[in-house]
Amino acid sequence: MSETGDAVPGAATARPHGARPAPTIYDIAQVAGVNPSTVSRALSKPGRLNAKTEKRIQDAAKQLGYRANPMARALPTGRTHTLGLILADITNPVFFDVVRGAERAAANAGYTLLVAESQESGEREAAATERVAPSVDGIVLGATRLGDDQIRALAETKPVVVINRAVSGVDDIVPDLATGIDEALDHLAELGHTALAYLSGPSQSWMSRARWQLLIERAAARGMTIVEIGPSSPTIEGGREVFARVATSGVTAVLAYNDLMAIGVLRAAREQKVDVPRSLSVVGFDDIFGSDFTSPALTTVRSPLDLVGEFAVQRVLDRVEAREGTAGEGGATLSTTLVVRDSTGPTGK
Amino acid sequence: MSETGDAVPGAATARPHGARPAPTIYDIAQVAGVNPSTVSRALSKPGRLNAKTEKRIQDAAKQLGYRANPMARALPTGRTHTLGLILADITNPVFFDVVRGAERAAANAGYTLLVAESQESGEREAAATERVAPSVDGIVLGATRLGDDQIRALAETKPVVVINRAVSGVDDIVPDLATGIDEALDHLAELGHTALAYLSGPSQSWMSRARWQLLIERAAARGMTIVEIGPSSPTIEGGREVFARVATSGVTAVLAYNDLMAIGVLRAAREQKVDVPRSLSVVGFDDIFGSDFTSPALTTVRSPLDLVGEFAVQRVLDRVEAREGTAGEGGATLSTTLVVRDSTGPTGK
DNA sequence: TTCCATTTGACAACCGGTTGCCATTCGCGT
DNA sequence: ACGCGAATGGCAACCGGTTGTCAAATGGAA
Repeated sequence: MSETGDAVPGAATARPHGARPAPTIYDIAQVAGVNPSTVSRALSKPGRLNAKTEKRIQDAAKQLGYRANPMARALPTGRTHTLGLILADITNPVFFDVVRGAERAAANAGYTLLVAESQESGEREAAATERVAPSVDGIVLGATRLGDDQIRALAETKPVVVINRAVSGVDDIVPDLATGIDEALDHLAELGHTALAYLSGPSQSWMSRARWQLLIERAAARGMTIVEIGPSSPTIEGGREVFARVATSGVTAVLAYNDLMAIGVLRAAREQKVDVPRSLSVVGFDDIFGSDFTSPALTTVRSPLDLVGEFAVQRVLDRVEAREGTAGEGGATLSTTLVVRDSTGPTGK
Repeated sequence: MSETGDAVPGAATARPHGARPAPTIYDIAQVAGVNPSTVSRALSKPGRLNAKTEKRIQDAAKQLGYRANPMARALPTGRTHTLGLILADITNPVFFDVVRGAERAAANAGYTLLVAESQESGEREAAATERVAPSVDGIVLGATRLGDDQIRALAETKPVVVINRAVSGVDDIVPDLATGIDEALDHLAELGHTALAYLSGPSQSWMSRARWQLLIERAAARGMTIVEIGPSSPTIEGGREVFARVATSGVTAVLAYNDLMAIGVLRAAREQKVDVPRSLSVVGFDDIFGSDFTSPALTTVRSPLDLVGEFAVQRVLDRVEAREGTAGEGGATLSTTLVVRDSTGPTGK
C-alpha cells in the first residue's frame, strides 16, 4: 500500500511555493494499475501497447492533469525540445520579425524558444551562449559578435544556424540581396539617377560589406557610378553624421546600410533644408518597423525577416531531428524586394 | 601544463550531432581522485571542503571545461534557473523594452529568459503557458489574454507577476499612470485646450480602461471636458478609422490609447488636410520605437517599460528565492512622464 | 600518548522520465 | 487440443546531478 505522494518521509514537502507536487508517471501507473515504464510507453509511443491499456493510461493521465517533466525527459534523451536564439540586441527593430518568425516556427514544431541578448558585446555574447547552450538542442545566431572560430567551435557542439551572415562551414540563412538591389537600382535608374553613394555601416559588419559588394557590381553593370561613404555607426545618429559628406559628394541618390541610417539622413536633410526627394533620393535597407512613419516615408529594400527567422529554426530543427531537411534551400523564397515610398524621386536635373 | 581545451578525453560516443559528450562530475571525480558527491559539493558549496581538495577539484573542472548540466541539476532541486516571459505579441513595439529589461535583470541574476508569444490568442496563450510553465521557476505575464481565474490558478503553481494589468491576488507591476497623465493634461491646459477626447483601445483592455478612468478624474479636476471615442483596435488603422469622429466632435486635442493609434490619427489628419498641431493636438501613450519618426513628431506619455520588465523579473525572483523582496515597491521609480514633441501646440482659437 | 570533538569525504538514495531485455500471455494455425 | 511466434508489459539500469547519513580521518586537549 504505502501511499506514493503523501507521507513522503524526510521530504517534508516544504515546497518553495507551497504548491502540491505535479503528478508523475508513477502516480499514473498506480491509478492505472500498470508499471511506470508502461505509462511512459503509452504516452510517448502510441500504438506500442494494447489499445485498452493505452486508453486506460491516457484517461488516468488526463484525470490527474499530468504534464511530463521536461527536465526528467531531457536527462536520458539529451533532447530538451528547446531552441536558443541569440541576438546582439533585442531592441533592434531589425530583429522583431526574426524573433516572431522563429518563435512561430519553434512553437509549431512543439519546441520552445530561449531568447538571449548579448547587448552588442562579444564577451556577453560568449557568456550568453555558454549559459544557453547546455539547455537547448540547437542555436540560431543573429548579428553575432562572435568570431568565425568561436562559431565553428560552437557548431561542433550542436546544430547552429547563422542569420544575416556567412561563416564557412556553418549553416546560414541569408536573404537573397540581389533581387532587392536590382530593383532598387532599376528604380533609381528610371528616375534618372546615375551617381550614387552607399553609406556603409560598421566595417566589421558582414552584411554591410555584402550589400556594398553587390551594389558596386550591379551599379557598374548599369553604367552607374557609386561611392562608399563611411563606415559609420548603423544608427540614426550615424546617418546624420555622414550627411555633410553626402551633400558635398555630388551624388543624387544614396543607399544607406540600413533604415536607421537612412532615417538619420532624412533628418539631417530636413535640418539642412535639403529637399528629399527633390534634391536627394534616399533608400534604406530592411524596412524596419516605423520606416513608413517618416516624412517623406522611406523607400527601402525589404528583407523577409520573419521568413529568415522561420527558416533558420526549421533548418536547425532539420539537423536536430536528423532529417535531411532543405528548409529555405535556395534563396528563391527569401528574395528581397524594393518597397517604394516617398523618399525617392526624379533627379533634380 | 596540459592545455585547457585540447586533449579532452571525451569518449566520442555516437552523439546525435557527433559532438563528444560534455564532461560530468564523474569525469572530474576520476581526474581529481575523489567521489562524485565531493565534486558536487566542491562546486556548489565552496568552503565545505578542505581547501586543497576543493582547489584540486576546481582545477580538474576547469581543465575539462566542465559545465553543469542544467537539467540534471533541475531534476532533484526542482529549480531550473529559468524564467518565463509570456507576451501577447512579440512584435508589438511596446514590449521591446520590457523584453530587454527583463532579459537583463534575469541575466544579472544568473537566470535565463524563456520568451513565448501567444499571438494575441487566448487559446494559444494557454497552450504557451502550459508548455513553458514546467520548465521555469517563475513567470512574467505581459498583456495577457488569460482570464483572472486562469491567472490565479497559474499563480498557485509558481510565482507569477503580471505587467500592465491588475489581477486581485496576483503580484503586478504597473507604472504610475498619474504622473504622466497629470503632466499631459497640464501641458494641454497650458496650451489652452479645454475640450479633449480619449480614443480608447479594446474594451477588454485593462490598461485602456485604467487610462480612461484617470483621465476623466484628472480632467474634471482641471475643469476640462473629455469624451471617450471608441473602443477601437489599438493599431494605426484603428486610429485612422476613428478620425472622422474626432473631427466632428469639436475637441481641440486628443489622447490616444497608444502611440500606434495616435500615429493613425496623425496620418488621417494629414490626408484630410487637418493641421496638427495647429488645428488638433495629438498625444499618444507609451513612446514606442519610431514615435519620433512621424511628422510632426509625436508628443506622448512615456512609460519606463524597461524598468517594468526589470522589476517584474526581480519581483518574481524575490518570490522564487523566497526572500522578502520589495523590488519596485511603490510606483515612485516607475512614474510615467510626458515627452513633448511636435504634435501638440496652442489651440487654434 | 590517549581520547574525544570535528572535519572531511564516501555511500547510496532520489529526482522523473526512457529504454533494452526478457518473461509472460495471447492469438492463431493445424 | 497443441505448438509456435508475435504482442504485451514488467524489471532494472541509466541520464547527471544533489543531499542525508555515517564512518574514517584529523586535530587538539589533557
